[in-house]
Amino acid sequence: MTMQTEQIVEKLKSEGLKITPQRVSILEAIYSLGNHPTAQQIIDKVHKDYPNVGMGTIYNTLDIFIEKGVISKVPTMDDSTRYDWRTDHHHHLYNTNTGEIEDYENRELDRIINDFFKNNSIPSYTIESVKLRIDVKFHK
Amino acid sequence: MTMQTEQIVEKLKSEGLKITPQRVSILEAIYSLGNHPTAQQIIDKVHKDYPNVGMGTIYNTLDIFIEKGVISKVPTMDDSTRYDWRTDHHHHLYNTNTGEIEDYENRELDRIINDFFKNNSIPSYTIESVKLRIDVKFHK
DNA sequence: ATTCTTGCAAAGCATTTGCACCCTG
DNA sequence: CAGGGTGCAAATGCTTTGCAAGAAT
Repeated sequence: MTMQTEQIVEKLKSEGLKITPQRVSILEAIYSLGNHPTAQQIIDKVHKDYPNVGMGTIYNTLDIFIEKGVISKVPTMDDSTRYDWRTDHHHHLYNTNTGEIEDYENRELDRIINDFFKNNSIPSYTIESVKLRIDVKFHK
Repeated sequence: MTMQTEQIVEKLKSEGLKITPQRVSILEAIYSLGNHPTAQQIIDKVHKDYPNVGMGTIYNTLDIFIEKGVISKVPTMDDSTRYDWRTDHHHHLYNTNTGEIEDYENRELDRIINDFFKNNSIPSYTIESVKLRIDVKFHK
């Protein structure tokens, strides 16, 4: 998961984004934080290295990254947005004990679900994606 | 979906909640609005009949209803919370054209998914629920 | 009576915006 | 050098809170 700065620069360039230290550090922060950080966690992380990056800049940049498909948002019932460094297809485990969100993926499961909807299309709609929200708790 | 006031009163009583005109009207609003309203939509609806119900009261009451399992929250990536009059197991269709959220349910699908996780348990976790987020758009 | 609920207004957060300045390409 | 990016601070929007007054059991 730890990405080199060079790779990050390439990623931004490939989306036609100008390279700035702020953008690189924001994306670096998201990759290094890993598990679905909040905006505040990203801000704190960025500020460790670059204390005077405005939070407006960070919020704006996060929006730009999402628009360009560099990162994604995680659906929650919380008040604050959580971000995901991954943009590829995967599911999420919501730990109801801790509030943490983990990734989950399983090829067979995806095949099963795709098959199901191939045979059970939804009237007047085209399905763009099917993602599972799996609420879990620790075994007692 | 249109519930009689009497049924609403029973519902509240069964959860041990005191009956007040505010609570009844808030729950009535949620039932009549139907499709996953925002707090603001609920406030507007309630205010049509009872213009001087404070929004603080409405937000507090919504929280109480959720705590008691009378209604539920819908996970979104939006900034404002959306509520659901249903608390039973069902999935959601997210219309990417309009932002609307519809219910989706299918017994066979649930059976398939349950079977899958019966045979593919997740280490150290107990699964509480599995809900699908189905992103859809209108056919072109 | 007692305890819970309400209305109102102020406070709290998360996020957005305006604008002058600065930097990348 | 031109256009977009940035810092800062103020503004916005949604939700929560404090408290005195009111209502339900």
